Amino acid sequence: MAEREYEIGSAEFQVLKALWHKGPSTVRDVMDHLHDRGRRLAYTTVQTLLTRLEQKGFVKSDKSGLAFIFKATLSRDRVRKSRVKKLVSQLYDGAAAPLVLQLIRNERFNADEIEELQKLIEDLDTDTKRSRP
Amino acid sequence: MAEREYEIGSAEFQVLKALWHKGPSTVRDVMDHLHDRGRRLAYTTVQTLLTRLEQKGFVKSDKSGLAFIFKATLSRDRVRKSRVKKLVSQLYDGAAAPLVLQLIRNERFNADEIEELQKLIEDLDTDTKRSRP
DNA sequence: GGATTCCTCCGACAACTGTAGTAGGAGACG
DNA sequence: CGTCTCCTACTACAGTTGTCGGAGGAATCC
Repeated sequence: MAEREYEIGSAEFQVLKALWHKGPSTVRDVMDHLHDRGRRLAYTTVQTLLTRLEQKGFVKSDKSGLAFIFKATLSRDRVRKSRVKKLVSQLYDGAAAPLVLQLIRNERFNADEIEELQKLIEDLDTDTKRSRP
Repeated sequence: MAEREYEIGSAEFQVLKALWHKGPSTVRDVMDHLHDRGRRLAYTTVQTLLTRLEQKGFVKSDKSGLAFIFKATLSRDRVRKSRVKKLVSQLYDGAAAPLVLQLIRNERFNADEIEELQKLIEDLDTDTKRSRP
């Protein structure tokens, strides 16, 4: 009943990201992918990580062919949202604005991104004004 | 010589935040602060956490009076920056813009914040235009 | 059909984390 | 002075995480 408390270790997380990248994969697929990114892990290590992720409910496995196929049940988007929320609550006292400001000050954006941002901000502004005429 | 690889456990992190809040503090100060926020830990637990943070170099202690005074050597700002950077690189392929967009879409801002944002965005825009006339 | 190659299952183990108890010293207090 | 209180030092211990090796079954290859 209680909301699943999720904790993903950093090695486990890399495996999860591999699944996001490659889609449903075997242990070997994941291992190869990690090797390609310079992450050298033993086959059984990857297997263990996948198994643990499955125990935690973040991955499902399914044996149709020779080897198990693992698939993420937790989407990148969900993780993004929850990580951002956690970050904001832990380091910004729950207020997103300072984080946004920090990002805008410290990061570089290209013209398209800026335009997109402007549009969004304008909408925000309009909404605000409309709700207190 | 190598850059310190920092990993702070979640209980340790709460202790560090207590130090940010209260400034240099004794074990007891930190414990009381945590108790106030509903985090009930034994005195010695807090002590252990502070000691570990010190071993990792995130905290300095100094015995002038009766009890040790602990002080964070790692600022909230540094942690903010490094966490944000990690978040962006791990979940947004290194591109900050999608994160900013997500934040603007999903979070609420008040009028002042919006104004502040607008100013910043306008400046960004001007700079971009100026650099490609 | 035996050797080779993969895969899964288990077990292992060290480091790190969360959490706390005990021992013993030093001040404070009646 | 004896007792209470608070502090530090040390030890402990279970759970989690990173990492992997070996045993044994199935598929493949010559």
